[in-house]
This record gives sequence, C-alpha cells and structure tokens, in this order.
Amino acid sequence: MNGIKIAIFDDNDALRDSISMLVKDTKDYTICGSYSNCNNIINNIIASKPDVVIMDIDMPGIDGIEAVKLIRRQFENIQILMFTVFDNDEKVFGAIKAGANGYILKSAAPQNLFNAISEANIGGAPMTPGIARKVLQHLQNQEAEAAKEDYHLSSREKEVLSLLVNGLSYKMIAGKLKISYDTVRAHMKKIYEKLHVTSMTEAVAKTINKRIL
Amino acid sequence: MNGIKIAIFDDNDALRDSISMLVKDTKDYTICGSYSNCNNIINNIIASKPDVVIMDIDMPGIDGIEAVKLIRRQFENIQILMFTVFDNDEKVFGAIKAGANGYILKSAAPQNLFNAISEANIGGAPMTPGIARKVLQHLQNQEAEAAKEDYHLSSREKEVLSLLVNGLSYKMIAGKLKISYDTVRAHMKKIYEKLHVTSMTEAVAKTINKRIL
DNA sequence: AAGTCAATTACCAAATGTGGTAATACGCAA
DNA sequence: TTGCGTATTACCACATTTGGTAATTGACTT
Repeated sequence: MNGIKIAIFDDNDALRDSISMLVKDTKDYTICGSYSNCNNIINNIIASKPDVVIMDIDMPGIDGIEAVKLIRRQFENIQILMFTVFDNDEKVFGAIKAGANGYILKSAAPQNLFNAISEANIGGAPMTPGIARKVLQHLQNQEAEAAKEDYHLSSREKEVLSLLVNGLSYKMIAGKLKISYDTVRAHMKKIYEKLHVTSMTEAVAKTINKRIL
Repeated sequence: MNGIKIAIFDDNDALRDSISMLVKDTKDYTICGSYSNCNNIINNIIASKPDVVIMDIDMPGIDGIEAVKLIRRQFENIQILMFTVFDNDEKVFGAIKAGANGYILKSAAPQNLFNAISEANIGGAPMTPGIARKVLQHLQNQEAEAAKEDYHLSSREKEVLSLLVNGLSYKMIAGKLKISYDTVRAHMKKIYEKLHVTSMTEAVAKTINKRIL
C-alpha cells in the first residue's frame, strides 16, 4: 500500500468501482475506504485514515456538504475534494464554506480527478475552470457593490463618520478630534444630507452595508 | 498569425523575450504586444487587441494592479492573467478585486503559464495551487467569523434589533410592533446588556459587523 | 477680485435615547 | 407549586441628537 490514501464517498457504486480500478494500476494512489453514504462518516474516517477524501454531494441520508462540516469539526488536516455534477452557486459556495479544499465536476476527464487529488495533497485548491471563475467573480462582486456609488464625503466628514461607526457619540468625537461639539454637529448635518439619512443608526448602517469609507 | 493573441506587460525584458521565443514554436499562441510598462496601457491594448493579457505587478509608473483596473474599465472580455513573484494577500486579493482572471507565480514552470493562458481563454481562472488555497480560505474565513459567538437574543429582541438596524427609532419600532414605547426601551436595555454596548450606533455596528441576526 | 467650498463655531427649541427602578402576566420546568 | 425567563408597561431625571439659522476663516479657482 503506497501513495496518497484516498477515501471515496459516493452513492454511485459503479463510479466508486471504476475509480478503484484506475487506482489499482498506479503506485501514487491507494484506496483506503469506499462508502456509499456518509451516515457513519466519522467512524469511516477513523477506520480508513485517508489523506484525501473524495466527496459526492447528493447522497441518501447525510449529504456531502454536511459531511464536510462533520469531517472539518474533528480533522484539520484531511484534504476534502468535492466530486459532483452540481455547478450551481449554492452547492459550490456551500461546500467551500463548509471547508472543502477543492471542487471538481464529474464532467471532467478522469485524469483531472487524479491531478486534483495530487494537487490537494500538496496544499493546493484544485477546481474545474468554471468553478474557479465562479469563485473569483464572487470575490470581485463583493468589491463591485462597494465601489458603485460615491457620496462625495470630504475627508473630514469621513473622519467623523468613521468615529461614529466605531460607536462614539458627538461629544466623544469632538474630544477626539479636538473640535467643538457644534462643529461635529455641522459635519453630521452635511453627512446626513449626502447619505440621505436622518439619524445616527441609519448613517452607521448605510456606511457599513454600502462600504462607504 | 494564429491562435490566442497575447499581450505581455513586464519590465523584465529578458523574460518577455523568452516568452516570445517559446511562443514562436507554437501555433496555439501569438504575441500581439510586448511592453515594459503600463503608462500607455489603454492605447497599447487598442493597438494590439489581445485575447489574453499577461500582467506583472511591480513595474515603474503604473503598477500591474492599477493597470488591471484601467483595462477592466473599458474592456469586459479581455482575460487578464497576473504573472508575478508576489504571493502575499495584499497583492493577490488586490489583483483579483481589480478584475484579474487568474494568478500565476513566476516560480511555476513555463509550461504552466501556457496552460494557464489556454485555461483563461476558455473562461477558467487558473491559479497556482498555493494562490487557489489562499482564495478558498479567504471565503471560508468570512463564514468562520460569522458563526462564532451567540449572544442569546430572544426572538423578540432580534425582531426589535432588526428594526433598529433598518433605521427605525424607538417610537417607530413601537408603532411597527404595536407595543408601547417603554416596552421597546425594555427590550433595548436587554439587548445592550447582551451585546455589551451602550448606544444605538454601537448596537447597529456590532449587529452588522458580527452578523448577529 | 469675486466666488465657491470645506471647516469651524454658536444658539434655540424640540425630539429622542439612556439608566435606574418597579410591577404584572404568562408559560415552562424542577 | 415555586421559581425562572420572556414580554409587557410605567415613571423620573438626565444626556444626547436633530433641524434651523447664521457667521467667520482660509484655500483654491475663475
């Protein structure tokens, strides 16, 4: 028994078998466990001690994403590779947030799966091209929504607003900036105008949610 | 002139030349532009009309990340591949947020660069394994911080807090929930205790930032 | 030189929020 | 059944915020 130890969780018996077949011919990989469901996953992991887990998503009982959470709760160092037909945002980001290390679509060529296993094993995050793009765009969108509107706050106003968001009262802001209470008020009035709000809470919520500052 | 049209921006002349050399032997790629800086990037892009841009980060004048922003502002469909020695978070996420489609470290083998170009060209997001892992972990951390603390708010308190975060005053909340002003105050006092805050602004900021609710 | 804009200060009156204390009522668990 | 937690209401005194109006200064532009 040599190479990277792999445990497979997939309810498609034929698929598990064909991966096992492919592995038999290599020295780089070993199948240490093959399971059709995740209902006893913690014990399965303890018994098989894999380096890399190949995880389907749609399975009877505990689904693959829940299974990832369960594994991550106890095992920091196991690499988990999603291997599924799903490419929708919900599944992809659900799996990633649960702690998956890679995401390969079943439509990819078998060789890609093995490349991905090796890559995961050395600390990479293998993904099918389309999935990788989805992940990047998710990050980009977080910014995009931020940078859309400009409220034309002066730098002093931003300074005041920043302190407000950090929980300071007008009086405290005045102290911090060594200006009078009324000056703070004057700034706040301008800020309210520019943000189209009428209270501190609205200003704070809008500032955080719209990523002003 | 056939294949994927590539423009290179890198202040290392030798490196640009060696990539050009490698490309000469292939039919899949063509160098349509080679530039040592980004100071005239928009015109360079218009002149060379690339499918894929290979972009260094550290260059005299406009740096690679700024250049990505400039390109993205006008050209939606050009694939931009970062090709750099930097693997720190600031550069990586800066480039991604600016709109890069892939991120390859110069320490990778030359063949990887060409695979990445092809992958980017078909809509993928090629990344060096370590970079990909960084990106996934960034997404995972966003969740981790969210689900850590439970402030034990009752459902009624969550209801009140939710309205507060949406900018309503105590009086408005009372109206909305058809309870008295003093009841709202009682709830708020409890909420302040549980969140360890002493003002509306702190409560709102903490609720949004810590993803309470 | 006149005009615009940001930053600063001031005062008035009204609305709103904060902290403390106290009481009633309901459901649920020991 | 006693007790705990949640939801509800009430009042007092004080602090803070809000909207309106007005004025001064300095920097930058036309």
